[in-house]
Amino acid sequence: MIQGKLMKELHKFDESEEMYLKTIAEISRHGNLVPVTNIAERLSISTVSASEMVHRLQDRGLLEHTPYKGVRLTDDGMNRAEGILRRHRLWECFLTEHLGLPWKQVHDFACQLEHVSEDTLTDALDEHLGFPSFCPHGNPIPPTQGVLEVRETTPLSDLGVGQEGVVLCIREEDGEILDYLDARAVRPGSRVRIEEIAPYDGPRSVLMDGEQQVLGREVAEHILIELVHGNETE
Amino acid sequence: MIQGKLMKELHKFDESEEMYLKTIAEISRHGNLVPVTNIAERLSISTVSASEMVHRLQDRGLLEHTPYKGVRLTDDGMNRAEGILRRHRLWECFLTEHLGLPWKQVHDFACQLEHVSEDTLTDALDEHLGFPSFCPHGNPIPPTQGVLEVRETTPLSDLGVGQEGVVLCIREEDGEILDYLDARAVRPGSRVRIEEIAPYDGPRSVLMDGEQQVLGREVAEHILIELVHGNETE
DNA sequence: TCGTATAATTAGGATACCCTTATATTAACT
DNA sequence: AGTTAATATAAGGGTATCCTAATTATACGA
Ligand SMILES: [Mn+2]
Ligand SMILES: [Mn+2]
Ligand SMILES: [Mn+2]
Ligand SMILES: [Mn+2]
Repeated sequence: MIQGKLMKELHKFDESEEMYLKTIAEISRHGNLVPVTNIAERLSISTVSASEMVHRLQDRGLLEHTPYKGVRLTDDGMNRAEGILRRHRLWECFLTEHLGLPWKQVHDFACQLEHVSEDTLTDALDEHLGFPSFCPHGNPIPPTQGVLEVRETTPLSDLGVGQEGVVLCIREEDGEILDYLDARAVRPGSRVRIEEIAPYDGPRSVLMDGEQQVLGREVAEHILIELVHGNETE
Repeated sequence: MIQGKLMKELHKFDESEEMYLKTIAEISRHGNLVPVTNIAERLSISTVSASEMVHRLQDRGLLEHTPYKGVRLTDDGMNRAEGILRRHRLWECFLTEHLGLPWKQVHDFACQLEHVSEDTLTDALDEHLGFPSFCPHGNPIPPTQGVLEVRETTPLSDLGVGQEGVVLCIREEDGEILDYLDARAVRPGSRVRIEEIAPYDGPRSVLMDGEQQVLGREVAEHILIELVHGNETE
């Protein structure tokens, strides 16, 4: 029983746990159930392992699993998850603004740092950064207390031809997609207009900050937009 | 065999390994053999476990173990260790100068951050800090390439009554001792003078930056001094 | 209602660390 | 040379996380 304590202190072992919680929070949209399969997929882990872990997390009171339906974070779980997202996004701000690193690295590094940032450190960092509200990818930084700002957004994939908007954020960040989008000028603040949608709900041709870009539907789902003026041409 | 790769990526598991290497490097004085017992002690780990790990590290070519004598890092091992010390001390600079955290926290946080800092990140941090040469505790920051600056130092415990000097650094840092010394104005740059040494090589009464302090011999061994003028009263 | 695709579980392993309690070895001092 | 204290090994366990392959259970659309 003593081993547990020492192990815990030496290699603070909740990294796995934290990644599960964060992932679930990121995937879940307004309180929907998250299928265990999705979790496994995003963590590149077998569904068996994910399932095991889900049980453990349930035992620890961090989530509730409805078999064949999915998983929902408890209040405890959600708090933990928001803490992690907070650290992740604060680090991203630091890495971007102060160290000048590129998006993909910023995200990947933050994904490691998020697991080794106690509150004192996180708060000091927050202050040092001037209490930012959003990460470089436009996602809101959960405050120590209080509720996350909610903004009205539409996935780019839902826009019709002719519709215009401004990129607010990229959701469900991961190294891959960030890199890809960064190279295509898709950033918070970019002005976008749908020029054409290929048949079968296919790739979108868009004008992104004046430049012509083509984005697949899947990718477009991760780009959240604030509509500009409701000029629905189609 | 696939598991290994995934595990490695998910929870970069060399924290233990890194702590061993760093610890060995810190303890060892100019290439001396480091007893396995000392390693175990500093890591708060059983000697059996330390011994096991030493074997593993030997197999990985990071050190050489001479039974009943001790351990010495190979060139590879030393490089790894210096990399870790570099990250540790750079983070310490950041946490001190930019976040204004106190010594103990600075050290403890750095001990976690040191394990999640790839080269790109470390180098960017280094640049951001203006390429500092020493950590807040006065220890040299290993450069990416080249050799560590070596300075002529004497442990405070070796000074006689009447001798004076300036604190250069505190070696074998750990949270405990740093906290203790910080509270007693023992910092790099502090002017010190031995006023009295209790019988049996006991506690020293010293004038530290003008203030009277008492420091046990054990603690004094960790305070490295640059002698000022060789006025050996005793 | 029935079948099938999806989700969950069972079974059997692997790895990296860590522990305690013996039991050898050896260095070193008398 | 002999004894002893320090070191090293052996033996038997434990935990958390992950894997594959095979086997159930269930939801849901036809
Ligand atoms: Mn992470
Ligand atoms: Mn982000
Ligand atoms: Mn450490
Ligand atoms: Mn230091």
